[in-house]
Amino acid sequence: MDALASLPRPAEGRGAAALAEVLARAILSGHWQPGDLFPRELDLCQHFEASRNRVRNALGELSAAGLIERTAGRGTVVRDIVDWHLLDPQMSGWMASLDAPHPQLVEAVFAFRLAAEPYIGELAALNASGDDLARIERAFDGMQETADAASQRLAHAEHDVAFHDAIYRASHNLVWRQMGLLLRPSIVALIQRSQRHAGSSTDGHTDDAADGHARGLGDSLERHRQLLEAIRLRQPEQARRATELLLERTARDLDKTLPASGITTPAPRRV
Amino acid sequence: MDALASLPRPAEGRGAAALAEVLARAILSGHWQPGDLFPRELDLCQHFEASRNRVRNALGELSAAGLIERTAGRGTVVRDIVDWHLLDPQMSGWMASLDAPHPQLVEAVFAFRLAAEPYIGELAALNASGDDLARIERAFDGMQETADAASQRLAHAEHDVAFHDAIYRASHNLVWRQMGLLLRPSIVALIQRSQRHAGSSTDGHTDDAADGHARGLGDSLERHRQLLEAIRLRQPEQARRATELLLERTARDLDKTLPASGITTPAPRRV
DNA sequence: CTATAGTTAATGTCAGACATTTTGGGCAAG
DNA sequence: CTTGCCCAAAATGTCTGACATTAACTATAG
Repeated sequence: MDALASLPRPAEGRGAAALAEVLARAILSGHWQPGDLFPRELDLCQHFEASRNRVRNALGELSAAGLIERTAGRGTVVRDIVDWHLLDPQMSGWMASLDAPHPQLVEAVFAFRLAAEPYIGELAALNASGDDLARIERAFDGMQETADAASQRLAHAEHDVAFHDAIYRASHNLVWRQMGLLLRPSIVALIQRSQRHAGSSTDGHTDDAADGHARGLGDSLERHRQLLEAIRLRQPEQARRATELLLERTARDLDKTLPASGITTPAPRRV
Repeated sequence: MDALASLPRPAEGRGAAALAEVLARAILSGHWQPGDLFPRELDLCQHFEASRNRVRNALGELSAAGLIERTAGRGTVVRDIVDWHLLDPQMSGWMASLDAPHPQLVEAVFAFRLAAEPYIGELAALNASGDDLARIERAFDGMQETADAASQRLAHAEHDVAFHDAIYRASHNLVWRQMGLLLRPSIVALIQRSQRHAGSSTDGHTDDAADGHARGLGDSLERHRQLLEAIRLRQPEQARRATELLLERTARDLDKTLPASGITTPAPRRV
């Protein structure tokens, strides 16, 4: 079968980046199996009406992200999901714009957050500077302003991502900081799930999913506030606890069951 | 000043990858300050006797790694260290081949290992498959065989990296697994430090650095063995403890002071 | 002094040819 | 029938030269 035929042209932009995004989304959607041969350069040129140079640049981006492997003479093959560079920021961007990210991926990312974020919250409480705090507060204010209208859910998700990313940054560790982008796909998945729930019941009565969502959102906001407050007051213990409660709330929204206990971090040090 | 003049040509290989490595190492060595203008494409073509196409491909790799930022009309600027994609596998390769990696980087990576690896050890003890165990054992055997001769230190380091990477893989979590490559620069830095120590005293007496290194290496090997054993026997608690002891040993070799306590992980769950 | 059009210099793209690597088939010697 | 070699096909990698696009600077009219 010609797997190429069903691929859309880049919606906007005539650059290599736009082309790369289309191809990346196709791979991330499972359009090819790992090990499958990817279309040849010339076929891509023909289908997308692009020069070989642009196609090659796009393929170069995919290769840098670990999505494909190219070898002269043999061709281009799609790599297995375990070889993808999940922590490449570009991957986060591609995944966030996806309708249905790999469940395996959402699972892995959330497991990571569950283990790491309480500790990162502690680090943030110990190390957050004034700039960090300002960034976190700005994101929180944005979440508050976009909490009411259902039409602003995407904007709300962006502020949510910014909130957590700011906390990663506040850890003041180069490695942990890099992982802040990881949660964008996770949070976007959450939003889309709640949107689907809300869309499935439109009667607007008291106990429907939409109201449940609204109530859950208020609760979530309150838990964010407590985490922010703990970081401001330099209380690592409470920041850890607040993060755990926040993740518990998120887990419920994702219909996940929590493990018996999370990670505890007695005494990280200030850097 | 012409910062280009002092850059060497690629030692081997005439491809874009070789060129990218030379440029990446220069940036990682602090050859430019963040915000500095990077040489123009045509200058690079002239200096390296390369076509513009190859130069552009090399610059594309650097851009994908977050080392530089390119904008049409303005030029290419070197990005700040906090924007580098430390978790890009290609970065690990470049950093590992470096004489003196950024101290700030080694610091951050080790702080991360200190916090995360005990937990990862637990995960590995819970989830390691037969293949995982075989991989870990193979790496351990390699470490044993190369433990005696000083000439095999590089090989020993490779097996050391493989050992820890295998444990990351055994966590069976897509995210944690990705971070296995992070420790390559860290371990290489350790090796080079011990090599420097050994080189500074050549009398060969009882208490000199070389003997200290040999004794330390035997001790390190034993701690690796205990971690391997804990993983094999599916004992998460002991795996965590063994990892902590191993990191303590590593910290001593890096002349670092340990924080009062590491991270503890009561009950991660099996995936 | 300001707004605007032109100039310059850098990166981005296009087009075609050639180089290199891998794979497979044909064919002859054993 | 198997083995070894050579050659051709197919794919990616590279070279070259031209043009397109973008961003900063400059001069100039108002």
